[in-house]
Amino acid sequence: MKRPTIDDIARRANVTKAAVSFALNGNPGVSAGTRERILAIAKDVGYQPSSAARALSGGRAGAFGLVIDRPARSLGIEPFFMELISGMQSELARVPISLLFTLAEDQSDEIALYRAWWAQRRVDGIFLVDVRRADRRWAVLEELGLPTVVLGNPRDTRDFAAVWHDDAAAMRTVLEYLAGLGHKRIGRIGGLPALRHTQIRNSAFRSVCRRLGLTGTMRSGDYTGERGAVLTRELLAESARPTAIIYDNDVMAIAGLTAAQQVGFSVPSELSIVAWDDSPLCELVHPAVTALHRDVPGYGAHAARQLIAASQGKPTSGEYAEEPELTLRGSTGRPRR
Amino acid sequence: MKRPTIDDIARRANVTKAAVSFALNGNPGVSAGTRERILAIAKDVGYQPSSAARALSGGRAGAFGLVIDRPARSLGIEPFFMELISGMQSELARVPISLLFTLAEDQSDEIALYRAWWAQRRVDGIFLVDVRRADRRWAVLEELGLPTVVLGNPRDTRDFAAVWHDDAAAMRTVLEYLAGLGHKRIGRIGGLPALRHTQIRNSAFRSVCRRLGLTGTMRSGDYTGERGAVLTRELLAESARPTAIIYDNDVMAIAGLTAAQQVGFSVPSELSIVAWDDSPLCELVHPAVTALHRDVPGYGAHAARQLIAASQGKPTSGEYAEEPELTLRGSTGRPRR
DNA sequence: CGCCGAGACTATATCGGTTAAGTCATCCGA
DNA sequence: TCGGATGACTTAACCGATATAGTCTCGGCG
Repeated sequence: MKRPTIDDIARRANVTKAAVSFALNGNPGVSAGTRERILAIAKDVGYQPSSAARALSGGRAGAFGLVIDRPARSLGIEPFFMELISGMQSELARVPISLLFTLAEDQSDEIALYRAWWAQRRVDGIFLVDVRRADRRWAVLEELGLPTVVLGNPRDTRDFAAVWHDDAAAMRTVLEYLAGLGHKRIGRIGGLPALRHTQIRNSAFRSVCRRLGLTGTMRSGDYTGERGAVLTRELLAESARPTAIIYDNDVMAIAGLTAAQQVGFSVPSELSIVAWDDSPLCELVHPAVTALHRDVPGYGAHAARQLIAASQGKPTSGEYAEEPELTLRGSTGRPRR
Repeated sequence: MKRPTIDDIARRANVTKAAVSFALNGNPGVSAGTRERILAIAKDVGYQPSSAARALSGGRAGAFGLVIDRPARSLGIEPFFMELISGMQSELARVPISLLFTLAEDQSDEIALYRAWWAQRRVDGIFLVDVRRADRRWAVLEELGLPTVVLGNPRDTRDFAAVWHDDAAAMRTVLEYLAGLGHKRIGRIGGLPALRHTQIRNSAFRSVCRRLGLTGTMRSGDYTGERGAVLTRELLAESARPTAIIYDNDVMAIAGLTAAQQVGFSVPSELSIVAWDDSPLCELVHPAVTALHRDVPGYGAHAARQLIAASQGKPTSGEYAEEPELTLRGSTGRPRR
């Protein structure tokens, strides 16, 4: 099957392709009558401009890039990214811009990919996720001049637009809730310590515990169920064991729940459990897990809108800080005396 | 920052861009010495060809497309697709071809996307997943002439290359294993009935049960935990309730496990549980769930190799049928008398 | 009546590659 | 010693858009 080009339309309309281009892009230079005729023909033959030709001529690729460099094994079971992508695409589809999605081995890989995409003119912008301390990606993206929207705290984002959730506020909400139930000793099993949002949550955990007079104990996990289970057993083995544990993702929380039940702790009477990200997983187990719920597709959609603006050189419309909402389920309750 | 073009290299090497093109692509027309000089310069300036120019000139986009049209909610927690993508990319990265990944609302959406990608020359090939009965996508992809590799049973694939797992053989393995343990009444909670692989598993289930003299009961799920739990309770409420249930994915299996335990059935002594897809999820719960394990990244990598070949017009090297392997864990055992 | 300006198009350059066709110089064999 | 083949390039067309510079026509106005 032959794909119609701008020249085919020009021939059928008895004008040159320049006229067709004007008509299709709403530019002046054609009469209203001719424009309508051209539009009708284009619609009739199902014309869509070649993305390659457009990219070459217009200097824009019509695509954004998203790279994730966590191990695929831990990634797979995190609903977060699928929902994020789904939200991004709801916005990108109408432009239309497509999404190049790639998993990388490590940050060097990721950076190499950005350089390759840039040199090949494959993308007009980048969604940056999983901000790390001493993140080497900033410098590269700035050097390349690739428009970027950061999904993370704006304190780190330099000149890039940022979209984020207020993790510190959420931590406050959770701790106040647990303190209100009567918990005194609280554990936290965090995510990868190199990630910036882990650090933000860590420091919020520390400061809020101090303010509320709680005893906080922290461990660093890696989002896998294995580590979640191991660290949970570790915390429960302590002499002054916590009566509640906050996990940095749903997978670790569920693994922790299972591990706790297995060594004989009843949830929630002997141990309360809170997960940072909500997902259908949290309702899969018994008791269902209390979780911080975020509108992840909305988060992705917002990031997409920002990146569309940024890639067009428009000023990005400030930030976006929504506080995750605590969804109460069966895994939290008053601690047994 | 300025991106080097083929002309920049030509200038520096004192040749025309045609010579540079010959040198870079390994074509005859330049002497060995000149070729080396050009290659050195290209490497020095970090040259990478513009994908747009290449696409326009060469008529190939340098990208493959993958569309999934299950609801994002149920998709998110399935590790399957992330692992699949990760496997695909391990092969695509070396060509290099990038992957356009999109979630669609329904099959009409998906088809519209194929047409748009085709008209815009955005992709050179399609990975087709979730084959359905009376699938409308075949006709469209054939009409458009888009090279396609099907991840599914070759009986359905017409002229397209196929990569698949032998679901029927796997069903036989599972049922023989359960029968060997002494189970007589076996339940099955399948996936979406419209999906071809669900049908294949259904009919294998029926025929193997008949052959082994087992009583089989089937229900149709939708891969979500909710349905998995509901259907499990339904099966367990029957007078001649099954002593083992086979689920079509890990999420339903885990939900089923939780549901069964909640209504007082002990696993595995009163109910054995088998999940079709293995994932870290299966080890997250207690008891850990016996599952059919597939090398999903390998599956994706193989599909990618096939599609690369197909998009270059090479004959695709036949099919690939690997039998999923039954990984035994705590959720299966002899039924209590 | 003739000049000016605006509107409606056309002609053409351009983006950065690939590739067919053309131009030399060199070497080989009869 | 000369015709022809070969190698090493160059020239130029092409892919399908966008955008700028012309061209032509017509209407208005002094």
